[in-house]
Amino acid sequence: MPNPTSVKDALAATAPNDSILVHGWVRTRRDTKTFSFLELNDGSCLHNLQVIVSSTLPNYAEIQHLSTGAAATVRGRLIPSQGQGQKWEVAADAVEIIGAADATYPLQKKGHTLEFLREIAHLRPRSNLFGCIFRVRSRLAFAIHQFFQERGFVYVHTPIVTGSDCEGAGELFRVTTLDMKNPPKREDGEIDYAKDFFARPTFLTVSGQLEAEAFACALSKVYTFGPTFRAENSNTSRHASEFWMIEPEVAFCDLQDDMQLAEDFVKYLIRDIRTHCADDLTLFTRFVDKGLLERLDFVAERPFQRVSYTEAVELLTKSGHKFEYPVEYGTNLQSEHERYLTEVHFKCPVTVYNYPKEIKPFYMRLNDDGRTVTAMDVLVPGIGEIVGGSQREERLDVLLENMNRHQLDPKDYGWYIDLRRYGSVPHAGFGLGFERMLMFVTGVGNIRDVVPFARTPGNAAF
RNA sequence: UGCCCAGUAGCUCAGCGGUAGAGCAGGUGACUGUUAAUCACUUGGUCGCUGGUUCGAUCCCAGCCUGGGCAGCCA
Repeated sequence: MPNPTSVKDALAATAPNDSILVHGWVRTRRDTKTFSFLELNDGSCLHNLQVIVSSTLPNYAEIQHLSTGAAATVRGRLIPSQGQGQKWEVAADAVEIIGAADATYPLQKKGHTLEFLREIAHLRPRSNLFGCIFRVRSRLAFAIHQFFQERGFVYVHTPIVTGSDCEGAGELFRVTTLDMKNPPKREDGEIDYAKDFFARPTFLTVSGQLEAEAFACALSKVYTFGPTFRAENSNTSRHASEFWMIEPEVAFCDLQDDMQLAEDFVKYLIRDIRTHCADDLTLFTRFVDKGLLERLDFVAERPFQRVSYTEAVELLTKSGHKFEYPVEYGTNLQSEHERYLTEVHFKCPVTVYNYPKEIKPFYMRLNDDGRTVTAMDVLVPGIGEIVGGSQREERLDVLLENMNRHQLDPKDYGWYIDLRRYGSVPHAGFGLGFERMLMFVTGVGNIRDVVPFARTPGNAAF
Protein backbone atom coordinates (compact mmCIF):
# COMPACT_ATOMS: atom_id res chain seq x y z
CA MET A 1 0.00 0.00 0.00
CA PRO A 2 1.56 3.34 -1.05
CA ASN A 3 1.81 6.25 1.37
CA PRO A 4 -0.83 8.90 0.84
CA THR A 5 0.04 11.71 -1.55
CA SER A 6 -1.33 15.20 -1.00
CA VAL A 7 -3.31 16.80 -3.79
CA LYS A 8 -0.66 19.49 -3.94
CA ASP A 9 2.13 16.97 -4.47
CA ALA A 10 0.07 14.94 -6.94
CA LEU A 11 -0.56 18.03 -9.07
CA ALA A 12 3.11 18.99 -8.92
CA ALA A 13 4.24 15.56 -10.14
CA THR A 14 6.93 15.39 -12.80
CA ALA A 15 6.16 11.86 -13.92
CA PRO A 16 3.21 9.47 -13.97
CA ASN A 17 2.77 7.20 -10.98
CA ASP A 18 1.05 3.86 -11.34
CA SER A 19 0.27 3.46 -7.65
CA ILE A 20 -1.04 6.50 -5.86
CA LEU A 21 -3.21 6.93 -2.77
CA VAL A 22 -5.07 10.18 -2.16
CA HIS A 23 -7.40 11.24 0.64
CA GLY A 24 -9.76 14.18 0.41
CA TRP A 25 -13.23 15.67 0.33
CA VAL A 26 -15.41 15.68 -2.76
CA ARG A 27 -15.94 19.14 -4.21
CA THR A 28 -18.05 18.08 -7.16
CA ARG A 29 -19.00 15.06 -9.23
CA ARG A 30 -19.89 14.96 -12.92
CA ASP A 31 -21.16 11.76 -14.49
CA THR A 32 -20.83 10.46 -18.04
CA LYS A 33 -22.22 7.30 -19.47
CA THR A 34 -19.23 5.14 -18.70
CA PHE A 35 -17.45 7.01 -15.90
CA SER A 36 -17.60 9.90 -13.44
CA PHE A 37 -15.34 12.85 -12.78
CA LEU A 38 -14.68 13.35 -9.10
CA GLU A 39 -12.90 16.43 -7.83
CA LEU A 40 -11.02 15.85 -4.61
CA ASN A 41 -9.66 18.57 -2.35
CA ASP A 42 -7.57 17.97 0.76
CA GLY A 43 -6.71 21.55 1.65
CA SER A 44 -3.05 21.13 0.77
CA CYS A 45 -3.55 23.69 -1.96
CA LEU A 46 -6.24 25.67 -3.69
CA HIS A 47 -6.66 23.20 -6.55
CA ASN A 48 -8.63 19.97 -6.76
CA LEU A 49 -7.42 16.66 -8.07
CA GLN A 50 -9.59 15.25 -10.84
CA VAL A 51 -10.33 11.56 -10.44
CA ILE A 52 -11.70 9.39 -13.23
CA VAL A 53 -14.00 6.73 -11.83
CA SER A 54 -14.95 3.99 -14.24
CA SER A 55 -18.48 2.57 -14.07
CA THR A 56 -16.86 -0.87 -13.89
CA LEU A 57 -15.81 -0.31 -10.26
CA PRO A 58 -17.82 -2.65 -8.00
CA ASN A 59 -19.20 0.18 -5.84
CA TYR A 60 -19.95 2.54 -8.75
CA ALA A 61 -23.63 2.86 -7.81
CA GLU A 62 -22.57 4.19 -4.41
CA ILE A 63 -20.00 6.50 -5.94
CA GLN A 64 -22.68 8.04 -8.11
CA HIS A 65 -24.30 9.25 -4.91
CA LEU A 66 -21.12 10.84 -3.62
CA SER A 67 -21.98 14.47 -3.19
CA THR A 68 -20.15 17.63 -2.31
CA GLY A 69 -18.62 17.39 1.14
CA ALA A 70 -18.15 13.63 1.35
CA ALA A 71 -14.78 12.20 2.34
CA ALA A 72 -13.15 9.60 0.12
CA THR A 73 -9.94 7.71 -0.41
CA VAL A 74 -8.80 6.98 -3.93
CA ARG A 75 -6.28 4.41 -5.09
CA GLY A 76 -5.18 4.50 -8.69
CA ARG A 77 -2.76 5.73 -11.29
CA LEU A 78 -1.59 9.31 -11.75
CA ILE A 79 -1.71 9.95 -15.49
CA PRO A 80 -1.54 12.97 -17.80
CA SER A 81 -5.02 14.43 -18.14
CA GLN A 82 -6.80 14.07 -21.46
CA GLY A 83 -8.87 17.13 -20.78
CA GLN A 84 -8.08 20.82 -20.58
CA GLY A 85 -7.57 22.59 -17.28
CA GLN A 86 -5.27 20.23 -15.42
CA LYS A 87 -2.00 18.51 -16.14
CA TRP A 88 -2.56 15.39 -14.09
CA GLU A 89 -5.49 13.30 -13.07
CA VAL A 90 -6.00 10.03 -11.28
CA ALA A 91 -7.52 6.98 -12.95
CA ALA A 92 -9.11 5.27 -9.98
CA ASP A 93 -8.70 1.57 -9.34
CA ALA A 94 -10.70 1.86 -6.14
CA VAL A 95 -12.72 4.58 -4.45
CA GLU A 96 -13.53 4.12 -0.78
CA ILE A 97 -16.23 6.28 0.73
CA ILE A 98 -14.91 7.24 4.15
CA GLY A 99 -17.60 9.65 5.27
CA ALA A 100 -20.72 10.47 3.30
CA ALA A 101 -22.36 13.89 3.24
CA ASP A 102 -26.07 14.19 2.56
CA ALA A 103 -28.11 16.89 0.92
CA THR A 104 -28.11 19.01 4.06
CA TYR A 105 -24.39 19.79 3.59
CA PRO A 106 -24.51 23.58 3.58
CA LEU A 107 -21.65 24.37 1.23
CA GLN A 108 -22.62 24.61 -2.41
CA LYS A 109 -20.44 24.58 -5.44
CA LYS A 110 -21.62 28.10 -6.05
CA GLY A 111 -20.40 31.09 -4.08
CA HIS A 112 -21.68 31.99 -0.65
CA THR A 113 -21.76 35.28 1.16
CA LEU A 114 -19.11 35.80 3.81
CA GLU A 115 -21.88 36.43 6.34
CA PHE A 116 -23.39 33.01 5.75
CA LEU A 117 -20.00 31.30 5.93
CA ARG A 118 -19.34 32.95 9.29
CA GLU A 119 -22.35 31.09 10.64
CA ILE A 120 -20.76 27.80 9.63
CA ALA A 121 -17.24 28.57 10.79
CA HIS A 122 -16.61 24.87 11.31
CA LEU A 123 -17.23 24.12 7.64
CA ARG A 124 -15.99 27.25 5.92
CA PRO A 125 -12.33 26.15 5.80
CA ARG A 126 -13.61 23.64 3.21
CA SER A 127 -14.36 26.50 0.83
CA ASN A 128 -11.76 27.78 -1.60
CA LEU A 129 -11.56 31.25 -0.11
CA PHE A 130 -11.15 30.15 3.49
CA GLY A 131 -8.71 27.41 2.58
CA CYS A 132 -6.58 30.13 0.99
CA ILE A 133 -6.96 32.49 3.93
CA PHE A 134 -5.90 29.94 6.50
CA ARG A 135 -2.99 28.64 4.46
CA VAL A 136 -1.78 32.23 4.18
CA ARG A 137 -2.35 32.75 7.90
CA SER A 138 -0.14 29.78 8.64
CA ARG A 139 2.58 30.95 6.29
CA LEU A 140 2.43 34.49 7.67
CA ALA A 141 2.98 33.19 11.20
CA PHE A 142 5.96 31.20 9.97
CA ALA A 143 7.41 34.21 8.15
CA ILE A 144 7.11 36.30 11.30
CA HIS A 145 9.24 33.87 13.26
CA GLN A 146 11.64 33.58 10.37
CA PHE A 147 12.12 37.35 10.14
CA PHE A 148 13.00 37.70 13.80
CA GLN A 149 14.96 34.48 14.14
CA GLU A 150 17.11 35.43 11.14
CA ARG A 151 17.92 38.68 12.93
CA GLY A 152 18.89 37.16 16.27
CA PHE A 153 15.69 37.99 18.15
CA VAL A 154 14.66 35.72 21.02
CA TYR A 155 11.05 34.57 21.15
CA VAL A 156 9.58 35.30 24.59
CA HIS A 157 6.32 33.82 25.83
CA THR A 158 4.78 36.59 27.90
CA PRO A 159 1.93 35.60 30.22
CA ILE A 160 -1.65 35.33 29.02
CA VAL A 161 -3.07 35.67 32.51
CA THR A 162 -1.77 38.91 33.90
CA GLY A 163 -1.87 40.44 37.33
CA SER A 164 -1.53 43.99 36.17
CA ASP A 165 -4.69 45.74 35.06
CA CYS A 166 -2.88 48.90 34.17
CA GLU A 167 -1.34 48.39 30.78
CA GLY A 168 -3.36 51.23 29.42
CA ALA A 169 -4.59 49.42 26.33
CA GLY A 170 -8.28 49.08 26.94
CA GLU A 171 -10.83 47.07 28.88
CA LEU A 172 -9.80 43.72 30.29
CA PHE A 173 -11.45 40.34 30.67
CA ARG A 174 -11.38 39.24 34.28
CA VAL A 175 -10.05 35.78 35.10
CA THR A 176 -11.53 34.31 38.23
CA THR A 177 -12.57 31.04 39.84
CA LEU A 178 -14.73 32.75 42.46
CA ASP A 179 -18.34 31.69 42.74
CA MET A 180 -20.14 34.48 40.94
CA LYS A 181 -23.34 33.82 42.84
CA ASN A 182 -21.70 34.06 46.22
CA PRO A 183 -18.28 35.74 46.09
CA PRO A 184 -16.28 36.31 49.26
CA LYS A 185 -16.59 39.91 50.45
CA ARG A 186 -14.28 42.21 52.34
CA GLU A 187 -15.45 44.30 55.24
CA ASP A 188 -16.12 47.24 52.91
CA GLY A 189 -18.46 45.07 50.84
CA GLU A 190 -16.17 44.75 47.81
CA ILE A 191 -15.34 41.34 46.36
CA ASP A 192 -12.30 39.90 48.10
CA TYR A 193 -9.94 38.87 45.32
CA ALA A 194 -7.35 37.89 47.91
CA LYS A 195 -9.44 34.73 48.11
CA ASP A 196 -9.36 34.20 44.35
CA PHE A 197 -7.23 31.56 42.61
CA PHE A 198 -4.15 33.78 42.23
CA ALA A 199 -4.82 35.59 45.52
CA ARG A 200 -5.26 38.82 43.58
CA PRO A 201 -7.30 40.21 40.70
CA THR A 202 -6.22 38.72 37.38
CA PHE A 203 -7.06 39.39 33.75
CA LEU A 204 -6.37 38.22 30.24
CA THR A 205 -3.46 40.15 28.79
CA VAL A 206 -4.00 43.11 26.50
CA SER A 207 -0.32 43.31 25.56
CA GLY A 208 2.94 41.59 26.34
CA GLN A 209 4.89 44.79 25.99
CA LEU A 210 5.81 45.50 29.59
CA GLU A 211 7.03 41.95 30.12
CA ALA A 212 8.84 42.05 26.77
CA GLU A 213 10.66 45.16 27.96
CA ALA A 214 11.99 43.19 30.92
CA PHE A 215 13.39 40.57 28.58
CA ALA A 216 14.75 43.08 26.08
CA CYS A 217 16.71 44.57 29.00
CA ALA A 218 18.45 41.22 29.30
CA LEU A 219 18.44 39.45 25.93
CA SER A 220 18.66 42.68 23.89
CA LYS A 221 16.39 41.71 21.02
CA VAL A 222 13.16 39.88 21.76
CA TYR A 223 9.70 39.43 20.34
CA THR A 224 6.41 38.09 21.51
CA PHE A 225 3.80 36.53 19.27
CA GLY A 226 0.67 35.41 21.00
CA PRO A 227 -2.99 36.01 21.74
CA THR A 228 -4.22 39.22 23.33
CA PHE A 229 -7.67 40.10 24.61
CA ARG A 230 -9.63 43.31 24.68
CA ALA A 231 -13.05 43.55 26.30
CA GLU A 232 -13.89 46.68 24.30
CA ASN A 233 -17.35 46.83 22.82
CA SER A 234 -15.89 47.48 19.38
CA ASN A 235 -18.14 46.63 16.49
CA THR A 236 -16.08 47.23 13.41
CA SER A 237 -14.63 45.10 10.63
CA ARG A 238 -11.10 45.46 12.03
CA HIS A 239 -11.53 44.76 15.76
CA ALA A 240 -11.74 41.40 17.50
CA SER A 241 -11.93 40.62 21.21
CA GLU A 242 -9.26 37.97 20.84
CA PHE A 243 -6.46 38.57 18.40
CA TRP A 244 -2.79 37.83 17.95
CA MET A 245 -0.12 40.43 18.22
CA ILE A 246 3.57 40.53 17.40
CA GLU A 247 5.56 42.73 19.74
CA PRO A 248 9.30 43.12 19.17
CA GLU A 249 11.25 44.97 21.83
CA VAL A 250 14.85 46.03 21.30
CA ALA A 251 17.39 47.39 23.75
CA PHE A 252 19.82 50.10 22.66
CA CYS A 253 17.29 51.19 20.07
CA ASP A 254 15.71 54.56 19.36
CA LEU A 255 12.58 55.64 17.50
CA GLN A 256 14.36 55.84 14.15
CA ASP A 257 15.59 52.26 14.49
CA ASP A 258 12.14 51.23 15.59
CA MET A 259 10.43 52.78 12.56
CA GLN A 260 12.98 51.13 10.29
CA LEU A 261 12.41 47.75 11.92
CA ALA A 262 8.65 48.05 11.47
CA GLU A 263 9.05 49.00 7.83
CA ASP A 264 11.51 46.20 7.09
CA PHE A 265 9.23 43.76 8.89
CA VAL A 266 6.08 44.66 6.95
CA LYS A 267 7.95 44.53 3.66
CA TYR A 268 9.54 41.19 4.50
CA LEU A 269 6.16 39.67 5.27
CA ILE A 270 4.65 40.92 2.03
CA ARG A 271 7.53 39.55 -0.03
CA ASP A 272 7.37 36.22 1.75
CA ILE A 273 3.66 35.77 1.11
CA ARG A 274 4.11 37.02 -2.44
CA THR A 275 6.57 34.21 -3.19
CA HIS A 276 5.20 31.40 -1.02
CA CYS A 277 1.45 31.82 -1.44
CA ALA A 278 1.25 32.73 -5.10
CA ASP A 279 -1.70 30.43 -5.87
CA ASP A 280 -3.72 31.65 -2.93
CA LEU A 281 -3.05 35.27 -3.82
CA THR A 282 -4.41 34.74 -7.32
CA LEU A 283 -7.74 33.72 -5.79
CA PHE A 284 -7.84 36.85 -3.64
CA THR A 285 -6.98 38.94 -6.68
CA ARG A 286 -9.81 37.39 -8.66
CA PHE A 287 -12.57 37.31 -6.06
CA VAL A 288 -11.69 39.69 -3.24
CA ASP A 289 -9.55 42.59 -4.40
CA LYS A 290 -8.52 43.12 -8.00
CA GLY A 291 -5.75 45.54 -7.11
CA LEU A 292 -4.18 43.35 -4.43
CA LEU A 293 -0.97 42.28 -6.15
CA GLU A 294 -0.18 45.76 -7.41
CA ARG A 295 -0.67 47.21 -3.97
CA LEU A 296 1.46 44.57 -2.29
CA ASP A 297 4.28 45.10 -4.76
CA PHE A 298 4.00 48.85 -4.43
CA VAL A 299 4.23 48.67 -0.64
CA ALA A 300 7.08 46.16 -0.70
CA GLU A 301 9.18 48.25 -3.04
CA ARG A 302 8.70 51.85 -1.98
CA PRO A 303 9.98 53.51 1.18
CA PHE A 304 7.25 54.33 3.68
CA GLN A 305 6.50 58.02 4.05
CA ARG A 306 7.45 59.41 7.43
CA VAL A 307 5.75 62.49 8.82
CA SER A 308 5.67 63.87 12.30
CA TYR A 309 2.29 64.27 13.91
CA THR A 310 2.72 68.05 13.68
CA GLU A 311 3.45 67.85 9.94
CA ALA A 312 0.51 65.52 9.46
CA VAL A 313 -1.86 67.92 11.16
CA GLU A 314 -0.54 70.81 9.03
CA LEU A 315 -0.81 68.77 5.90
CA LEU A 316 -4.40 67.80 6.65
CA THR A 317 -5.36 71.36 7.58
CA LYS A 318 -3.89 72.74 4.36
CA SER A 319 -5.32 69.99 2.18
CA GLY A 320 -8.56 71.87 1.71
CA HIS A 321 -10.35 68.55 2.10
CA LYS A 322 -13.56 68.69 4.10
CA PHE A 323 -13.43 66.29 7.03
CA GLU A 324 -16.36 65.30 9.16
CA TYR A 325 -14.20 65.85 12.23
CA PRO A 326 -11.95 68.90 12.28
CA VAL A 327 -8.20 68.42 12.39
CA GLU A 328 -6.56 70.09 15.33
CA TYR A 329 -3.30 69.70 17.16
CA GLY A 330 -3.66 67.73 20.35
CA THR A 331 -6.35 65.28 19.29
CA ASN A 332 -6.06 61.81 17.87
CA LEU A 333 -6.14 61.48 14.12
CA GLN A 334 -9.54 60.19 13.06
CA SER A 335 -9.96 57.26 10.70
CA GLU A 336 -10.85 59.66 7.90
CA HIS A 337 -7.64 61.63 8.53
CA GLU A 338 -5.51 58.52 8.51
CA ARG A 339 -7.22 57.35 5.36
CA TYR A 340 -6.63 60.67 3.67
CA LEU A 341 -2.92 60.52 4.47
CA THR A 342 -2.36 56.98 3.29
CA GLU A 343 -4.95 56.63 0.51
CA VAL A 344 -5.25 60.11 -0.97
CA HIS A 345 -2.17 62.17 -0.15
CA PHE A 346 0.74 59.72 -0.08
CA LYS A 347 -0.97 56.68 -1.59
CA CYS A 348 1.36 54.39 0.34
CA PRO A 349 2.04 53.34 3.94
CA VAL A 350 2.74 56.29 6.19
CA THR A 351 4.59 56.33 9.49
CA VAL A 352 3.38 59.11 11.74
CA TYR A 353 5.64 59.85 14.73
CA ASN A 354 6.12 62.22 17.70
CA TYR A 355 2.58 62.56 19.02
CA PRO A 356 1.47 65.00 21.73
CA LYS A 357 2.19 63.45 25.12
CA GLU A 358 -1.37 63.99 26.30
CA ILE A 359 -2.87 61.44 23.93
CA LYS A 360 -0.32 58.66 24.44
CA PRO A 361 0.44 56.25 27.32
CA PHE A 362 2.85 56.88 30.17
CA TYR A 363 5.65 54.58 29.02
CA MET A 364 6.51 56.51 25.87
CA ARG A 365 9.69 58.56 25.93
CA LEU A 366 9.31 62.31 26.32
CA ASN A 367 11.00 64.28 23.57
CA ASP A 368 13.28 67.24 24.26
CA ASP A 369 10.53 69.63 23.22
CA GLY A 370 8.68 68.59 26.35
CA ARG A 371 5.34 68.32 24.54
CA THR A 372 5.64 65.27 22.31
CA VAL A 373 6.53 61.63 22.91
CA THR A 374 8.37 59.16 20.69
CA ALA A 375 5.30 57.34 19.46
CA MET A 376 4.90 56.03 15.96
CA ASP A 377 2.00 54.49 14.05
CA VAL A 378 2.24 52.81 10.68
CA LEU A 379 -0.86 53.43 8.59
CA VAL A 380 -1.64 51.38 5.51
CA PRO A 381 -4.21 52.00 2.77
CA GLY A 382 -7.47 50.18 3.35
CA ILE A 383 -6.85 49.13 6.94
CA GLY A 384 -5.52 52.15 8.77
CA GLU A 385 -3.33 51.58 11.78
CA ILE A 386 -1.44 48.31 11.53
CA VAL A 387 1.53 49.07 13.78
CA GLY A 388 1.71 51.12 16.96
CA GLY A 389 5.00 51.57 18.74
CA SER A 390 7.35 53.85 20.59
CA GLN A 391 10.70 54.38 22.16
CA ARG A 392 10.16 53.72 25.86
CA GLU A 393 10.99 56.15 28.62
CA GLU A 394 14.21 54.79 30.13
CA ARG A 395 14.86 57.71 32.56
CA LEU A 396 13.56 56.89 36.00
CA ASP A 397 12.68 60.42 37.00
CA VAL A 398 10.88 61.20 33.77
CA LEU A 399 8.99 57.91 33.88
CA LEU A 400 7.77 58.65 37.40
CA GLU A 401 6.74 62.11 36.26
CA ASN A 402 4.82 60.60 33.32
CA MET A 403 3.04 58.23 35.66
CA ASN A 404 2.14 61.07 37.91
CA ARG A 405 0.71 62.99 34.96
CA HIS A 406 -1.33 59.95 33.95
CA GLN A 407 -2.48 59.54 37.55
CA LEU A 408 -0.93 56.11 37.90
CA ASP A 409 0.36 54.76 41.19
CA PRO A 410 4.06 53.74 40.98
CA LYS A 411 3.30 51.05 43.56
CA ASP A 412 1.36 49.16 40.89
CA TYR A 413 4.42 49.18 38.63
CA GLY A 414 7.20 48.17 41.00
CA TRP A 415 8.89 45.65 38.76
CA TYR A 416 8.53 47.84 35.68
CA ILE A 417 10.17 50.79 37.44
CA ASP A 418 12.98 48.49 38.57
CA LEU A 419 14.01 48.13 34.95
CA ARG A 420 14.92 51.86 35.02
CA ARG A 421 16.68 51.48 38.30
CA TYR A 422 19.15 48.81 37.25
CA GLY A 423 21.10 49.14 34.02
CA SER A 424 18.43 51.11 32.19
CA VAL A 425 18.99 51.58 28.47
CA PRO A 426 17.15 53.28 25.64
CA HIS A 427 14.83 50.73 24.10
CA ALA A 428 11.93 50.65 21.71
CA GLY A 429 9.37 48.32 20.24
CA PHE A 430 6.04 48.08 18.55
CA GLY A 431 2.95 45.96 18.23
CA LEU A 432 1.70 44.65 14.91
CA GLY A 433 -1.80 43.24 14.71
CA PHE A 434 -1.45 39.81 13.14
CA GLU A 435 -4.99 39.75 11.77
CA ARG A 436 -4.71 43.26 10.38
CA MET A 437 -1.56 42.27 8.56
CA LEU A 438 -3.37 39.22 7.25
CA MET A 439 -6.22 41.42 6.05
CA PHE A 440 -3.75 43.64 4.27
CA VAL A 441 -1.99 40.73 2.61
CA THR A 442 -5.17 38.96 1.48
CA GLY A 443 -7.38 41.96 0.76
CA VAL A 444 -10.08 40.44 2.98
CA GLY A 445 -12.11 43.29 4.44
CA ASN A 446 -13.40 41.82 7.71
CA ILE A 447 -11.24 40.62 10.59
CA ARG A 448 -13.86 37.96 11.35
CA ASP A 449 -12.88 36.25 8.11
CA VAL A 450 -9.18 35.90 8.84
CA VAL A 451 -9.66 34.29 12.27
CA PRO A 452 -10.54 30.57 12.37
CA PHE A 453 -13.20 31.07 15.04
CA ALA A 454 -13.63 34.76 15.69
CA ARG A 455 -14.51 36.29 19.03
CA THR A 456 -16.32 39.60 18.84
CA PRO A 457 -18.75 41.28 21.23
CA GLY A 458 -21.76 39.02 21.63
CA ASN A 459 -20.23 36.19 19.68
CA ALA A 460 -18.21 33.26 20.96
CA ALA A 461 -20.04 30.39 19.31
CA PHE A 462 -17.92 27.36 18.43
C1' U B 1 -21.89 52.34 22.71
C1' G B 2 -24.05 55.82 18.74
C1' C B 3 -25.95 56.47 13.67
C1' C B 4 -27.61 53.87 9.21
C1' C B 5 -29.21 49.37 6.32
C1' A B 6 -31.18 44.43 6.01
C1' G B 7 -33.96 39.78 7.70
C1' U B 8 -38.91 35.94 2.09
C1' A B 9 -37.14 28.12 0.08
C1' G B 10 -30.81 24.85 2.14
C1' C B 11 -28.06 29.28 -0.52
C1' U B 12 -28.41 34.12 -3.48
C1' C B 13 -32.32 37.29 -4.28
C1' A B 14 -37.11 39.42 -6.68
C1' G B 15 -42.02 40.69 -5.16
C1' C B 16 -46.66 42.66 -3.07
C1' G B 17 -52.47 45.67 1.63
C1' G B 18 -56.10 40.17 -0.83
C1' U B 19 -51.43 34.39 2.84
C1' A B 20 -45.74 33.96 -2.60
C1' G B 21 -41.74 33.63 -7.32
C1' A B 22 -36.67 33.01 -9.99
C1' G B 23 -31.64 31.10 -10.22
C1' C B 24 -28.54 27.67 -7.76
C1' A B 25 -28.53 23.38 -4.45
C1' G B 26 -31.57 18.54 -3.67
C1' G B 27 -34.57 14.52 -6.55
C1' U B 28 -35.80 12.00 -11.47
C1' G B 29 -34.49 11.46 -16.54
C1' A B 30 -31.50 12.73 -20.96
C1' C B 31 -26.78 14.06 -22.98
C1' U B 32 -21.70 14.78 -22.71
C1' G B 33 -13.50 14.00 -21.57
C1' U B 34 -16.38 17.02 -18.14
C1' U B 35 -14.27 20.92 -15.13
C1' A B 36 -19.28 26.67 -11.09
C1' A B 37 -20.93 21.11 -17.32
C1' U B 38 -25.64 21.40 -20.17
C1' C B 39 -31.08 20.37 -21.12
C1' A B 40 -36.12 18.76 -19.37
C1' C B 41 -39.25 17.73 -15.36
C1' U B 42 -39.66 18.05 -10.02
C1' U B 43 -39.60 18.33 -4.18
C1' G B 44 -39.29 22.43 -1.05
C1' G B 45 -41.81 28.42 2.49
C1' U B 46 -45.75 29.67 9.93
C1' C B 47 -42.24 35.68 4.37
C1' G B 48 -37.03 36.79 11.98
C1' C B 49 -40.25 37.22 16.75
C1' U B 50 -44.19 39.84 19.54
C1' G B 51 -47.85 43.31 19.54
C1' G B 52 -50.73 47.24 16.89
C1' U B 53 -53.54 49.51 12.56
C1' U B 54 -56.96 47.13 8.99
C1' C B 55 -62.59 43.51 6.69
C1' G B 56 -57.77 41.36 5.65
C1' A B 57 -50.56 42.13 7.01
C1' U B 58 -45.07 38.86 4.29
C1' C B 59 -46.11 44.13 2.85
C1' C B 60 -47.91 49.78 7.02
C1' C B 61 -46.47 51.16 12.47
C1' A B 62 -43.92 50.04 17.30
C1' G B 63 -40.82 47.07 20.29
C1' C B 64 -37.48 43.06 20.47
C1' C B 65 -33.92 39.55 18.29
C1' U B 66 -30.20 38.50 14.59
C1' G B 67 -26.80 40.02 10.78
C1' G B 68 -24.15 43.90 8.15
C1' G B 69 -21.92 49.00 7.24
C1' C B 70 -19.79 53.40 9.40
C1' A B 71 -17.87 56.02 13.82
C1' G B 72 -15.43 55.91 18.69
C1' C B 73 -11.77 52.75 21.51
C1' C B 74 -7.19 50.34 19.32
C1' A B 75 -3.68 46.32 16.86
